[in-house]
Amino acid sequence: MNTRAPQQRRLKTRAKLIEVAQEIVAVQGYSGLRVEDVVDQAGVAKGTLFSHFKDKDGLLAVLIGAEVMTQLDQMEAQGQPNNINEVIDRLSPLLSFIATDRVIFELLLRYSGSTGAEIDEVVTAGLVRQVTLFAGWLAQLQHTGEVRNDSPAELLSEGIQAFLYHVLALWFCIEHTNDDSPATSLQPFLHSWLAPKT
Amino acid sequence: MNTRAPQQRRLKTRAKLIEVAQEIVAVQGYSGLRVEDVVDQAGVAKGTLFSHFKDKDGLLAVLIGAEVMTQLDQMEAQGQPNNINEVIDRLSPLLSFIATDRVIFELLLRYSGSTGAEIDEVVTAGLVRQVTLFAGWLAQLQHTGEVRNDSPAELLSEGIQAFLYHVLALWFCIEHTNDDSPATSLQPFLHSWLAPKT
DNA sequence: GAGATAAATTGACCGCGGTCAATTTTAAAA
DNA sequence: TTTTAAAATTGACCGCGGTCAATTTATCTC
Repeated sequence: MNTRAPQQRRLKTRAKLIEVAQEIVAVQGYSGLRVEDVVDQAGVAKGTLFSHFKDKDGLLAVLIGAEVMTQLDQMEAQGQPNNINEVIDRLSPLLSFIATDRVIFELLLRYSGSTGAEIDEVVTAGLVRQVTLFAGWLAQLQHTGEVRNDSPAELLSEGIQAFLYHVLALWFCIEHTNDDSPATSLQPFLHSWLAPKT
Repeated sequence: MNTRAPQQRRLKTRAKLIEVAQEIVAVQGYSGLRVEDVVDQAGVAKGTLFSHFKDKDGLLAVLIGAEVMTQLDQMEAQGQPNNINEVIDRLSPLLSFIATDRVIFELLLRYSGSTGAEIDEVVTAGLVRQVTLFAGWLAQLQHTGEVRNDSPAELLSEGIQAFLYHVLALWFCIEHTNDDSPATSLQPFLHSWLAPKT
């Protein structure tokens, strides 16, 4: 009747599934990922994948969560931004990554409200970390007067998220010339949001 | 080699499909809509549906578009709001409608960036109308000083959309007690966005 | 080592959206 | 009326995500 610890076999299988999935994504992109391909190349049955991950999104969440974490590392490495334009600069790579593939966007959107609970999901932890990081930046910029003081940094940070997803949603609706980036469209919103001129 | 006008037969079929779909939605909700059920009850083959609508979303867009239009009618009927809280009041029913079903949210999000082009889609027209309506309200409120003047009404209107979808995205991630509404969470964002106290 | 029991894996099967070559229906042209 | 070509419809078929009863494998107990 007792529950036992997971066996090494299970851990290996999980690792293999993720590894194979990453290889496929590297070639086909996230939209090109097929569950059947993953299990075939991993040498396991379909059911196995779904015993390791709730659904296909569960697997994707691991892959994308890892990528988001990397992006956040690079963001943090750049240090505290000194003004709003530098905030946008920090954001830009993450935006471009998400803009790569609608699948990423939809997954992040689905997980975007998982506040705190079930942080076992990497992607959730990533999103929480992101909001916290932004809030820290903003609090600092509030002190230097670059950012408005009348609203708490947490609210402003959440607002950035809102604009971020808004811009991305538009991004996926239109055709793109290669020389424009989603970060550009973000600019007017963030300036108005963080530094109103009233 | 000529192209001919559509026949009455086609119009009837299309109408029947929409009618049946609406009946099913009334009972099962949007998430409960199955293409197979629609074609069965409409007495046509599956392929027929896809010759009338690009995909299932195409059909949904018609149904949801119609509903959005109704909501906008009621919004307009209430007349110009006098302050931000009244703006939120006007928004509230639409929010609640979208909050009803994730399918609605995702569809509107997908079409949210269809600016102008292909207005043949009802839902696109609805979304354009919405932004225009908001912009009109805001321009008026800018004159009375209820809303900030440093940003164009169009930008502010788009920003409302962003917050609206943000709040809804969070809404679908958490459990709800029946006594809270998505409009409540919208409040702090809209006040900060439209009337900064700096 | 021989059961006993939980963990891990399997793969046939299902639901559902979407496709397309073939067929039927309509209406304009001869 | 017959011919002809476009319009409309058909339904067998496919792709792909997800399920679950059955089977195999590992680990614990005596």
